[in-house]
Amino acid sequence: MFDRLKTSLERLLPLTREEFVYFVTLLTPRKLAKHEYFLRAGEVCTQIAFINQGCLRYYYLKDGDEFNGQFFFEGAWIGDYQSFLTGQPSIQYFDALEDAELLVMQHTDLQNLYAELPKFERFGRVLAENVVIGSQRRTASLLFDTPEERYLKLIKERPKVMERIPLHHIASYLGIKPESLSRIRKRLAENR
Amino acid sequence: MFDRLKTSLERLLPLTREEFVYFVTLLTPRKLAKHEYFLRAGEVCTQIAFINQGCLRYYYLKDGDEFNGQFFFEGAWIGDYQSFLTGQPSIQYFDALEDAELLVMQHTDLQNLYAELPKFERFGRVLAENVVIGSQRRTASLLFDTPEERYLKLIKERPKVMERIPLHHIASYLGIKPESLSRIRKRLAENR
DNA sequence: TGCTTTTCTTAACCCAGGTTAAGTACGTAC
DNA sequence: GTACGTACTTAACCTGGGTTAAGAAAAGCA
Repeated sequence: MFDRLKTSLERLLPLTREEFVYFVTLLTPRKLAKHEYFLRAGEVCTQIAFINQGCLRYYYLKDGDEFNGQFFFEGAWIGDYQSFLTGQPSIQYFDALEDAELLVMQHTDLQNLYAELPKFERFGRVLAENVVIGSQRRTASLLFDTPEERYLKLIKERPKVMERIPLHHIASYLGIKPESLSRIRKRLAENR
Repeated sequence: MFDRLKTSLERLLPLTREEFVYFVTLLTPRKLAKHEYFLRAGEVCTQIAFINQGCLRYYYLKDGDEFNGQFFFEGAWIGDYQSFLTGQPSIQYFDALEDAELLVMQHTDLQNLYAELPKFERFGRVLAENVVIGSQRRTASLLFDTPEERYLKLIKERPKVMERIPLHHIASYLGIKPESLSRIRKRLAENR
């Protein structure tokens, strides 16, 4: 149940057995069926979750269209930073793209953890830092790569996404419509 | 010299006089003339800096074209997170758009600070968290706003950018060419 | 002051992605 | 097995940003 979490945590900071156990007592397991929501826009994000199994995404809704922000797999932490940190309503939807098992931590418990064991501030810092790196890479790619280049990078750098995520979701992640992704795929197939 | 820094730090965490003084001893003032570089792509980012006066940007270079990632003004901290944290060479250029005064902190000094005064882990965490929020907002906007919408939001939300940054840099920040920004501005002027 | 450089705009043409609409393939529930 | 929904593709037409080239306006600077 907690093997994956342990491996993941230990990469961030060394923990004694007691500290890990304490951390685990703050977590609540939760199952999500495919298409079920972890968070909806308009709600305040009061919890973060470790993905023990399955796959989730977050997306934005604008004029009735979904825009995929990111895909998450086993070992990732999810939550809307903006909302979680500021207490403002989220503008993101998190839902499961496959049946999923989560380990959920409440905002208040995390704040208490920071207060009681300041060592875990490092956990929070490193987590945030990793999100920064990912988010900046994504921004850069949206800024100066063409959709075709983004598609090729995705194939190369995140094969798991290509294997487990439907193409129309990938199109949305790339910032284009499914029809355009089909066009790009055709173009690439012909020019090989 | 350190007034702005003090105000800025105190918003993150309460400090004793001694702690603040200690923090300040880790900082080195540095002046940058307009167009001078704080960091170039290919270098490892071994320092972060507080902007005491002036304005900087970071940009990416692709096929000879500059793509503005972000603009920074007084009170902001700058540095390439990706490079600073991983020790990998940066792919960003930081340069001054106006003459600037910085307060520079070395990577090793920051790490020592974390070790000696764990309380400052919070400083690092909150800083990273704020960067996450900014970066995710930018990603979202690039993903689902049109260039025209991004331009209108910029006028509304960051008037300082409009006042102090040349339009061709703003175009690059919006993900379009200067000619297209001119077109958008004309369109908006006519349709009012 | 006059000269150069930078900044900004305009216009004509091109093209990748959006839109609309239709069709195919596959899975699954009944 | 059939019917339905989901996923994916194709094609015709449209549109907004890119490209190229030129010129106007403002800012530096000698």
